[in-house]
This record gives sequence, C-alpha cells and structure tokens, in this order.
Amino acid sequence: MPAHPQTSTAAIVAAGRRLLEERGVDALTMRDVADAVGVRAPSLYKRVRNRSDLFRLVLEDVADELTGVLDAAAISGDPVADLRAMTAAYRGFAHANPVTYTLMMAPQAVPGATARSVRSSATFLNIVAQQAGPRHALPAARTIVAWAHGFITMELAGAFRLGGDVEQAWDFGLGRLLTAIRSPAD
Amino acid sequence: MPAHPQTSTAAIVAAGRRLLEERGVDALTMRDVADAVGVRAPSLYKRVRNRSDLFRLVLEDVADELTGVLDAAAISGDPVADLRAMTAAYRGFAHANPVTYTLMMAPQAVPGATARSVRSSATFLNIVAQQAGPRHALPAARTIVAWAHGFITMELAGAFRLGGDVEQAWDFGLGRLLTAIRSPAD
DNA sequence: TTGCAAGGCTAATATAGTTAGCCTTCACGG
DNA sequence: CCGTGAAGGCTAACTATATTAGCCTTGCAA
Repeated sequence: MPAHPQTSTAAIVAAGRRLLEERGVDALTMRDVADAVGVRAPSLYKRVRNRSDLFRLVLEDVADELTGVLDAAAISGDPVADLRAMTAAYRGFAHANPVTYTLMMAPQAVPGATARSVRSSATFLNIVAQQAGPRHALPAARTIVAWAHGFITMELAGAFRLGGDVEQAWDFGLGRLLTAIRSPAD
Repeated sequence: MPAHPQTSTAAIVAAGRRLLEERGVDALTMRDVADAVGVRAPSLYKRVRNRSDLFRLVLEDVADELTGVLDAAAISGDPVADLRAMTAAYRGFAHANPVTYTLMMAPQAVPGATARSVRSSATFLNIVAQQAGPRHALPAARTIVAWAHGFITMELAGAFRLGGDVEQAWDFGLGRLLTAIRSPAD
C-alpha cells in the first residue's frame, strides 16, 4: 500500500452524516465534506462513487445504528414493556437524528438503507406476535410502526400546530394501540 | 397592461406540479418548467421569486386540493363512516400524488403548505370528537392522522417488504384504531 | 402621440458536481 | 539497493443549473 491515506471512507461517511444533521440536506456539498476530512473535493471520488453514493453510505450507517438501538431496547421479556421500550427508543433516535432519520425513511431514499432495518423487524415482529397473536402479527406490527413513524415525522415537521400536549398525544396513541392490537378473536 | 403575457403563474405552478410528479424532485429544473409553459427560464422569475418559491406554490396548490378532497369526503353524518371516507380519500390522494404528497408533508417543506391543511383539521377534529369525546379529541385525531400518514409514507417508500397483504394491514389498522379511540372512560 | 411598465429575451455570473490527467509516495520483487 | 506500479493526493477543466443584469418590444392610458 502506497502513500499514507489522509482520510478513509469511514471518516467521509461520518463527516457527511454530521454535516447533514448540522446543516440540512441542501447545504451538504462535496466541498464541505472534503474540507471536514482534510482533502480536496475530487479526492472524495477515490472512496465514494458520487454524492448519491455518499448519501447511501450515510443512510446505511444510520440504519445500522437504529437497528442496534432497537434491539438493545427489547430486553425485559415482557411484550408490553418491550414494545414501549422499542417505540420510545425509536422516537428518541429520530429526535437525536432528525435529518438523517427523515431521509432514511423517505421515498426516493436508497433501497439499501431501509433494507437494513429489516433485521430488527424480526425482533419486533416476535414481540408483537405475543400481543396480537400470530395471525395478526404482521398487520399489527405495521399498524404500530406506521403510527410511530407518522407521529415522529409530523412532530419533526412541526405539523402538530393546534396546541395541546404532544407528549400526551404520544402516550394516548401508544396506550390505545397496545390495547387495540390485542387479539379479541384470534 | 402591456404586451400579451405568454404564460401565467398558474400555468407555471401547474407545469411544475406535473413535472414534479412525472420526474421526481431532483429532475425538476427551471429550464424544464420554462419549456413546458413556452418561455425561457429567466422569464419565470417575473412570476416566481426563485425555485424554492415555485416549490412553495406547488405544494400550496397540492395542499388546497387535498383540503377540498377531505372536506368532500365527510358527508355521511355518521362519524365512523366519515372517518373511513376521509382516511380512504386521504390515502387515495397520496397514491395519486405520491411525490408532491411526500414533499408536502416533509420536514424542511414550506411552513405555508402544511398550514393550509389546518383548514380541514377542524372538520376532522369535530368528527373525531364524536367518537373519542371532547377531552380526547385532539390526541385521538393525532393518533389517526399519524397512523394514516405513516402508513402511506411507508407504503409509498416501499417499506412494507415482508410480504403479506398491504390492503389487509390498512383495514386492520383502521378498524382497530376506530375502536381504540372510542372513549372508555371519559 | 408619447410614455411607461409588464414581460419577454440574450448574455453573463456563481456554484456544484464530476472527470481528466498528473505527481508523489512507498511496499515489494528483483 | 533499486526500480516500479498503484493508491491516493492535487489542479484544471467541463457541465449543468440557478440566478442576475440589462435590453427590447408591446400596447394601454394620459
């Protein structure tokens, strides 16, 4: 291996992720990323194919971290407690990474990124199955994830502008949902 | 008024909206919009401040239409039927306008656009109140909207990749939610 | 009839992403 | 020890796009 590398793909991804959160998606330039890791913009192309590729790598990184956070949250053994812990961890992660969370879940996002989160789907699905019964596990899981994702997205977008307590709305929704998915006639 | 205008703000907004849906957000250039309305790109600036402003106008247009669609759906007088009709209309609208719907609800979107939908919030809130009771109307409405928005967003993003019937998941979620928001102890 | 402003246009500028092509550094085989 | 080749920098150049500057024509209104 020749001349000392002055940076690495990992450093580029980390810088891109940080800048993305700090300045938003439109303000993220190859030049800024290059500055952050101490090289010139064209040198980035030795590591990433292009700007889209950098986005993909950043979002995969975010997805991996989210997977870890979710898996780490489900430890109590009690399904309701685990579901509460996982949804809270999910929301906490989104609040801590608002820009990249939103990008990761956005439509035109890279398929690769969202695919990563399939890994934690299995854990989640198992826990939901204990509440909703095996027949309704998949739709029940989708109901909870859709609600959580929608709530968080709207919250981050500032869409809850009719006043009221947003925390209370979260607790209300989660409480009602956890009851609602319980199998009444399985 | 001097020389015959060759276009109008409305035509520009309509062309922008159409191109946005057809080609996606990254492919929408001022040049393409100008071509679509029969002028040169710089002439657009006589009507819109800049590209962001064009986006704002397009998303406001979408929001206005969505408001109309939702209001038109709530006509039966029965709260459950109205809620089913409104959520179905909401989902149908999103499916018909996937790109602009997503943009409209996205975080960094223009505050103006989402603000328009506040108008239809009132109708929706009233109907939810008949189910959930006045005390829980706001959190209950937020629960349903969050679920619907999250479900649709994930659906459009292709995030439901574990197989299963997506229609069934929608029906399951909506059915359980409509029951769940009913006031058990108001 | 003359003035003036709306609303076109071309030309020019700035910013990004990206490519081309070169140069230096060292690990390694002879 | 020495030559070499590829990794990994860099500068310069190219392209696309938004946007601004400044001009020209048109036709209503005084």
